[in-house]
Amino acid sequence: MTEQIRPLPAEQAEPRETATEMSYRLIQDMVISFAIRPGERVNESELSRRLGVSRTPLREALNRLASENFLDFVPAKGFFRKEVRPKEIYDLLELRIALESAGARLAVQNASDEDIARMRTMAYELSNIADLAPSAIVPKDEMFHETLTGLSGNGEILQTLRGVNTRIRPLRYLGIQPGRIVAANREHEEAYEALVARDADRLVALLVDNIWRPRDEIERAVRELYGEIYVRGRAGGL
Amino acid sequence: MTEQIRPLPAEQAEPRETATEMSYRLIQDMVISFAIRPGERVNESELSRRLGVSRTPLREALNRLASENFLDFVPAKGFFRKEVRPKEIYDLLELRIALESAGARLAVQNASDEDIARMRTMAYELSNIADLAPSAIVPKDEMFHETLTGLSGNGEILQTLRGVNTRIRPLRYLGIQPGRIVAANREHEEAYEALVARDADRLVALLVDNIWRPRDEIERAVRELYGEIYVRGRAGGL
DNA sequence: ACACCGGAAACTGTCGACAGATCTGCAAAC
DNA sequence: GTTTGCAGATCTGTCGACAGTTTCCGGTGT
Repeated sequence: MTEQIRPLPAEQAEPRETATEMSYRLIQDMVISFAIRPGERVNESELSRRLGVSRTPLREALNRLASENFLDFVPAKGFFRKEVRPKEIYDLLELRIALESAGARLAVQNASDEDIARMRTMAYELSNIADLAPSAIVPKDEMFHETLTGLSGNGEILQTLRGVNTRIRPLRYLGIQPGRIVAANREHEEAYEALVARDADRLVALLVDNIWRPRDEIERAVRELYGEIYVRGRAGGL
Repeated sequence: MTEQIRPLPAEQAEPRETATEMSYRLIQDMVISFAIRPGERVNESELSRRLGVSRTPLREALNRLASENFLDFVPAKGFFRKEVRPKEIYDLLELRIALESAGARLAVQNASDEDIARMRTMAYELSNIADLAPSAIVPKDEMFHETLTGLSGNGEILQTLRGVNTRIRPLRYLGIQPGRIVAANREHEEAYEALVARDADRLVALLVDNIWRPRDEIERAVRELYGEIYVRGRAGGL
């Protein structure tokens, strides 16, 4: 290729990542990886020092994360990582079912045969990774579900699902049990076949099973996380 | 009223509204009321002057609104009110159906008879307001749907629905046609009856009808809003 | 031992300022 | 007449600072 004089297509001129965006990304990672623990207060001064930015962009990132329900915000007190309550996890799983079910029915109705064919690789790839670490499986599993939901053509459902998946991601890492992975992955194959056959009811049934099954594992994980403390019966509230 | 010495019950010490929260509320109102028009850029300096706050809390509010999809954010360019695309409205209506359907089924399963009885007034109140202005009807209609969804006991579904409703609220004001209101309100009565009878399938069917019907009205409203311009066939994108 | 109180320390909420990027409009060149 | 280039004006991104709260801690009184 010859020398380019013009700076670049100009449109996509490598928009240098802003301090707010970097903070957003890093803090979200800290939440997902439990580097900030449930209930913990976020010390703005200390965190801004660690990230090498001032408090202004840091707080902009914190506000975004709060409105996306990763953090709680209490005026004059600050930002806190949300507690992990079993009730909230259940609610998120139910929401995920609602989103993926609706998405799947729309996908059966709207997706082209070419779009569907493109998922084949992904579906079968998920059959042969049962011995990989959760950190390798979870992203692929999420990708499968999100791609399927994306075939609905409905960007709002997809975006909402992405938010839900990000919020339950830390629990998924804790909740995965080797024994269950094989079954879950078989279901991905079956789901793909149901999609090819445009069998919406069967597709939805498979997705519901696939999403609901980890429920017990997740409850166990939450209990371990809190050292049995949460059993005090609180299920309501924030 | 006599002089109060004690500041207040202390617990609920009237947490004075913060500049960020006030900005958030006012800007959201400006979006809903079209005081900021689709595609329009938000001038931070001017807006901060008008709201009487500095740019710091203003930008925190803008970041929240951006992550809730009321605004688009382009680095180094600023915040813009989102364009109103028919495709996005359709997607939001489909999402609303997914959320309310799931919520309704859970409500049939979880709600106590007392909870349901408490909705009676609301359902029948909606039968006798067909001649009121949209500004009076829309909140009551939203309240009915959100209360019903709340009976599911699932806070995540409810919160997501609230966000969706807020985003389509400006369109609902534009999209209401007197003729349709009567039918919609009869459906509220019928929905209530279906809930009492714990007939999930019928309840969901009624809700779907109720949500989908305004579709054409909304398309008309969007076309008027854009003066026929949007017909150029763009349906994808942002 | 324990509850209460007061001052110091730490932290949040907000501001004004500045640097760099972007936009605007005019003038020169073709 | 249209395009190009440039300089001034405008706007965003980020910073450090300050005021008002909240939290912490030790002392005091019972």
